Amino acid sequence: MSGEKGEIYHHDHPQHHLFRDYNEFYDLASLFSQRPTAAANSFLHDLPSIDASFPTFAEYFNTTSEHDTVYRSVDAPFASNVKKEALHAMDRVTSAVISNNSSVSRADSGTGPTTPNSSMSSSSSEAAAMDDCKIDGMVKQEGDDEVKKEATKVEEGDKAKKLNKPRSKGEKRQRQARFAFMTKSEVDHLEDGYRWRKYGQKAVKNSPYPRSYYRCTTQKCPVKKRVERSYQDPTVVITTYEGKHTHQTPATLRGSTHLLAPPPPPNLPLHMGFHRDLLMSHLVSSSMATAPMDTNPSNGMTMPMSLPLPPPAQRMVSRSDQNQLTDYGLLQDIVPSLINQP
DNA sequence: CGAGTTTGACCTGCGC
DNA sequence: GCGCAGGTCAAACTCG
Repeated sequence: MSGEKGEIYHHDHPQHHLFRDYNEFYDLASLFSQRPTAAANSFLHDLPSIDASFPTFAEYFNTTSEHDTVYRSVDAPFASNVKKEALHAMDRVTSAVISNNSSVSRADSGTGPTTPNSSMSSSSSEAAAMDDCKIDGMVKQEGDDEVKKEATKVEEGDKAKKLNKPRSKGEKRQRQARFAFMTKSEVDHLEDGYRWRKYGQKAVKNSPYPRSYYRCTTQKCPVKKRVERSYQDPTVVITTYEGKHTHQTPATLRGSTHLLAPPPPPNLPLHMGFHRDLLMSHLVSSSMATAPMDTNPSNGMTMPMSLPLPPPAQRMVSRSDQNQLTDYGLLQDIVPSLINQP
């Protein structure tokens, strides 16, 4: 991984015009240790048009409303069932991708969910579907029994894990925000800048591929992630993050020094570490929205499954605003490698 | 030897 | 009540 930086941050790249934030695109790719070289270039070539209406990362984060949304999505204690349901709609998205022809089966079974989300057969439709359950007040799932079920399940799972440590009566563990996304990769466990320890693996029903469970190795960091491969498309890895990092990217990255994040600015919450995972996926999606999903089976492209884009009107931000944002330090934390450029 | 992985056992809730 | 599935634990194991 180290030593790729020169390739990744080639400012004079002839394709620079394709992306307003071409280098950012590369950064995102590199966050997952997916060398964005030939494969990525080919992908870039395939993109028909990425015009100015696409938000740059800075633009995205400078969009106040969306920014707030992102924050709240993680900060807010998800006490209400509505929010839990919303969060677990993400799980459902994951399930939808995992289960073959999910859109068909769900739609056909008349007992399926009745929300717009019930039909998800591709990443793009999922992204669209997620527009109906924004990460923050995401919702509108009150009538979705399946989503409720999912929420309950996860709650139970948390209880279950306290095998020999019974929780005091009434104690209810707060559900953490979850974020699932798909990544085209031959590698199951993608490097994302954090160190993970595998603590379990389970066979997944109706899938030949097992699901792996990882925990962040940093002490007291509650973040977990599940990694599984879509059996419909084995080249797709589905990663689900849960929780928020309570620390910065560890300095002991395995050969991914360029991913190291600088110390957070005083006004930036530590948990933005989580947002980086979450947002980089989202942001990549904004650039990939028009790209075919299987452009390159081995290029490690990430296809987020949630986090809707703000309306175009909200995305428009001036360049000066971007600069302000950069100074603000937010972007650095989310895409730390950006500011590590020479 | 420490850190990480593997894997069988275990717990819990749900559906039948 | 039973079986199933998801999630987690923890001992044994591997690796650098």
